[in-house]
Amino acid sequence: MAKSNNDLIQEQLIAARRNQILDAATTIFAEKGFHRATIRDVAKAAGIADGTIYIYFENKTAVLMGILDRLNETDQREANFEQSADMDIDTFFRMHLRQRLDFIGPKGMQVIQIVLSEILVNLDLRDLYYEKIIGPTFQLAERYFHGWMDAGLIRKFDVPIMMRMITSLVLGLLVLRLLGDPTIEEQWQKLPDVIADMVLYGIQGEKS
Amino acid sequence: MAKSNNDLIQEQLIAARRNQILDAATTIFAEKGFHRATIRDVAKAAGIADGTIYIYFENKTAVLMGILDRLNETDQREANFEQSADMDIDTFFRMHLRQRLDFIGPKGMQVIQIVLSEILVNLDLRDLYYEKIIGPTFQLAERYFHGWMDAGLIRKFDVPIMMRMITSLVLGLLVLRLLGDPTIEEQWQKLPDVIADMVLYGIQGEKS
Amino acid sequence: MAKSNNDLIQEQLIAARRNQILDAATTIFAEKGFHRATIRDVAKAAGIADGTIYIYFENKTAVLMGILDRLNETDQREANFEQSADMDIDTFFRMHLRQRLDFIGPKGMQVIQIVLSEILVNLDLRDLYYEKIIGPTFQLAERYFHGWMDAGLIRKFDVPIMMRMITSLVLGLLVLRLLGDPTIEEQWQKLPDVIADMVLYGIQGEKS
Amino acid sequence: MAKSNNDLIQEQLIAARRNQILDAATTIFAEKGFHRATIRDVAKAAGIADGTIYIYFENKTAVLMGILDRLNETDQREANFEQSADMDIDTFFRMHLRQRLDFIGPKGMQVIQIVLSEILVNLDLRDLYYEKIIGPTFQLAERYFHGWMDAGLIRKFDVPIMMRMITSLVLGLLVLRLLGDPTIEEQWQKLPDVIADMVLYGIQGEKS
DNA sequence: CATGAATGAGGATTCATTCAT
DNA sequence: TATGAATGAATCCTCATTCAT
Repeated sequence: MAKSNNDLIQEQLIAARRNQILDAATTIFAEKGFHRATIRDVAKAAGIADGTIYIYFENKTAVLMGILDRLNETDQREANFEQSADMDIDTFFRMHLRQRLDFIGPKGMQVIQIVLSEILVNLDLRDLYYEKIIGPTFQLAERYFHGWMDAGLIRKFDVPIMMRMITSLVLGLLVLRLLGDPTIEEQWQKLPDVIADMVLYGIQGEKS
Repeated sequence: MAKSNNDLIQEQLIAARRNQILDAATTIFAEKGFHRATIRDVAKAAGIADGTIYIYFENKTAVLMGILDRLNETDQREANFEQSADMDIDTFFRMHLRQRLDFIGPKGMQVIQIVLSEILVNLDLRDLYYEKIIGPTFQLAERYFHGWMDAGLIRKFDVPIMMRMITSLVLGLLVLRLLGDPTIEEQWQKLPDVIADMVLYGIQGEKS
Repeated sequence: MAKSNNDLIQEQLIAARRNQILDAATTIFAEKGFHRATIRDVAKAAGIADGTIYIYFENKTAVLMGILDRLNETDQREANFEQSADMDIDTFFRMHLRQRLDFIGPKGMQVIQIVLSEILVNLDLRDLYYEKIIGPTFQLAERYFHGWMDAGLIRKFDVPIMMRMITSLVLGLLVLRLLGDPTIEEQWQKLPDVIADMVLYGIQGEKS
Repeated sequence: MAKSNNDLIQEQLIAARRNQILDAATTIFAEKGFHRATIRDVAKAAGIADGTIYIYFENKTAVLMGILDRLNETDQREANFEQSADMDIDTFFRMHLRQRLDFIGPKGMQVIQIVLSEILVNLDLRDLYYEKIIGPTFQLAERYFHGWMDAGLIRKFDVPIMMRMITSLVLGLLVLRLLGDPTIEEQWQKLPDVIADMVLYGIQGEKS
């Protein structure tokens, strides 16, 4: 028991140190980019020595992967379309968008910034990420859309494409914000409603 | 006169060499990323010596800027909303989207890949780019939307946000394609119509 | 008295630990070489923690010196030409060689490997070793050879050189074995006789 | 033709630079040992920049291999037992030994020092070296000994072992000299005769 | 202009050593 | 004593940039 207890504490210490490093790395990588950032930068930001990082991560790339892994975990935890059962689409949509966008805090934006920047020019990472995150998410979402469509709640559409368009809309807004667009930043809170509005009714539709 | 003639030829030669280098750099940067790619890689791809690049560009960053500048020029050339006068919005929209998306050839995708990747983690570049490209484009577009709205062709909306959503939709689709989504790639030709359809009528709207 | 007793036990414990470390170090150093081997390698092989080594040895070099010191001690213990009094040279020679070669077990080979490798490129160690081991051994041996020569048992020769040649022969055979020569390894048991035969009679001499 | 000429000059320049680096490395490696010596040390000794070494050698290990390769080439050039046809063994032996020992200049000693030191604790290098140098040399020599033995010029002996003993004698003397034995160093010029004398007649044999 | 050898600053990584527990 | 996490100096190697030819 005593040993198991010690092991547990050990694990927690290790996890804490890893998180400490990943937090620092996230900030630094987002600021300077993965390549311009040095291990020393990260170490300094984490308040530890250069070498210490290599106790917890095999190399610089492994730190990046660590950031990506944390994103995965969070994403998995978030992927809950469950509560949709008894809402109308409009409500569900707004709620879901609000959840997603609210959830992405400043730290989340940094992570997206880093990951996206690197994924765009790193084939291995791209494939890995698509397989582990994007693909599964689409598969999950697809089922919901089919359900709604079969129920006649939304008009007939090519589901995979429709889904991708909605995703793209959100993704594009994220990118636009990352590019520093002030309008998006100011209106961030209103976006869920606006997005839902547009997605559901288009720019010509009645409502609003 | 002879000299002026020579100068002209000179200029063309220089422009040709610069483009040769930028073409090579675009391919290489897209493949490996700006930082992982070496000047030697680019020189080899361009079929010239390392040092030659420094005759045409001050440094590696200047090559990146060169790629960005060519994007600007092309963009400027494309920014023609002019012919909208006598079309209905639906037609105009589809046409405009088709133009934009068609125009982005494989080379264009590479450029976006490079620029986006770097812009995300380079504050200077980001500001520069926003000022020179994104900002002006929005300003231009804004006028058109106001025109349509005043004419009652589209419903009342917060124009800056609406515009940004449409832009985000296209931007997001580009990113999704760059991330390797096969569905988007296969359906690329159909996108202008699908986008227009969704933007105009939403997923609940009538039409098809 | 009790304290003295404890001290004794203490000393033995310390000696045991030191030997445990030196044994591990010998194996590891022989495998990877002194420089490629890390303290962690040695600690792991000894089944202890990195830091523990520094309780028993000042630094990595001191571990190497420890190995060398054990070699010295063994060598000193072995340097017994004493029993020569009543044998003829032939018998004495074979016996002495057999003793020396037999004595060098696998562990001994490893030690020679390590020490020789390092001595060759470490001036301080070289001088130290020459002073403490090689020089004294030659001085001791020289007396015997002079005795035999004066007694007419061997022909007139430049004693220091002759001695060095015999030593070189044995040393050379050790090195050749360390270099992995399979013939030497297979015939190791026969070497004392063959060496004696050649040293005493040459390759042209009568006998066998 | 002009091109072929340029290529030739290029090759010579490259070879010259490589040799310049290898010369410097030989001195430095012999002084400090391969591992203690830094690339900077070698570069400084060669009067060039650190990075330049990497134009001519893939990495530090490749420099070591370059030294080893030059040794090989020299060795191959030296392996001429040819002129033995018309001499008696005694003369041939002395001549051959003189050739070998004379040939090993100060540079040669350094090379042996480096190579031996590293080979002793580097399995890969050891195998490589045995295959490429030691093995072939023994095979070549074996034929000569068999010839002499069949002709009755030397007494019956286990040829592989005899050869190895003679080799060991020379090798051992080299090592002893490398270990700093002053006697060996002073008498180096006389060694061929003394060795031949002992090898041929033993320490008990007649002659002198 | 074009070349590509040379440069050397910069950065990732290793590992001997220390020290709080 | 024993531990092993933390340290940071040391070193290999890369690559943007220069410049003599």
